[in-house]
Amino acid sequence: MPDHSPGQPLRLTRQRQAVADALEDDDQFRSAREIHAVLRERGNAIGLATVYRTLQLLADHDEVDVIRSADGEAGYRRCSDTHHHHLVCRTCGATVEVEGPAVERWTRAMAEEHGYDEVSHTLEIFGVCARCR
Amino acid sequence: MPDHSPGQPLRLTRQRQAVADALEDDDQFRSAREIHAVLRERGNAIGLATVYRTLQLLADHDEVDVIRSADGEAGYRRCSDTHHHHLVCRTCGATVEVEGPAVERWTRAMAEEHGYDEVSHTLEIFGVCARCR
DNA sequence: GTGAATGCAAACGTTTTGCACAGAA
DNA sequence: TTCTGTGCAAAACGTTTGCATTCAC
Repeated sequence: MPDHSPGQPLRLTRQRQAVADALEDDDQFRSAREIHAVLRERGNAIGLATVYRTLQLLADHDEVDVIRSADGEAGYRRCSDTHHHHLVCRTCGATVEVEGPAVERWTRAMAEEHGYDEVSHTLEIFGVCARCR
Repeated sequence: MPDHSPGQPLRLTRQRQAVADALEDDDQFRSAREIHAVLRERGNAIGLATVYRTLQLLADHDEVDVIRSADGEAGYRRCSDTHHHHLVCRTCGATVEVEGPAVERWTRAMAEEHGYDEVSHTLEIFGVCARCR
C-alpha cells in the first residue's frame, strides 16, 4: 500500500516514467548510475540528479527496495510482492532469489523479544556458484 | 581466530593502540569520524586517514564488524567471538546482538541447494526500540 | 638504518543542492 | 499561468590515496 498521499501534486513526467520503466524491466539491484546509463543508451535523455531524485521519491513511497553494498553504493530494485533475499556469487555476481518463512519468523521473534517494533531486515547470502568453482 | 599472519611485519603504534582501545570501550557501532573525535577529545592526536586505515586493517583481520547505515556511513564495532547479528534501532541506533542456529542453518541450506560454496551471509534487523516508541 | 605507518591535503566516487529554465497541470 | 520538475554544475559527503616525514623495529 504505497502512500500516494498527495500533499504535493506529484506530476507524471517523461523522466519519472522512464525510471519506473527501467526498474520494471529488471529484477536485479541497480545503482543510480547504471539506471542512468541504461536510459541514455535507450536514447532517453535524463539527468543523473533526476534519477537520484526519482529513486528517492520511489523509495519514500515504498515502491523500490534500497540496498547498500559494501562499497557504499546504493542499489535500487522495484519491490516485488513477495519478500525474499539474494544469494550472490562472490566471483561472477550471479544472483538467485531465495525466500522462506523461517527467517522472516525468526527475525520478527528476535525483535519482539527485545521490544523492537516496525521490524524490517536485510539478509544477503554470499558464496561461490557452481560454475565459478 | 584473527589471521595475524605477518606476511608484513604489522607494527604496534600509538595510533593503532588508541583506535583499538576506543573500540574496546564501546559496544555500539561508531563511525570513523566519531572514533576520530573521541580520540582527539582524549588528547590523543591522530589523523582521520589513520583511523580509516586502522579500521580497514582491523576489518581485514576480522577484529571489527562493519555495518553500512542507510545514509552510506560505515559503522565499526569490535567483534565478539561468536557469530551473531544485529538488531538496530532506526531512531537511536541502540544495538542488540542476536544469534541463533536457525538462520545459520537456513542460509547454508539455501546456498547448497543452489550449488553455492564457501557461504557467508550478512543479516541486519531494523526496528524501533521500546524507548523510542 | 630500513621500511612500515603517519599526517596532511588533494583526489575520488557517490549523492545532494542551488538556481535558471522547461513543461505538466 | 502557475508552480513542480528538470538539467547542469557546483558543493557536500564519506572515504581513499600520494607523498614527504616520522618512528617502530
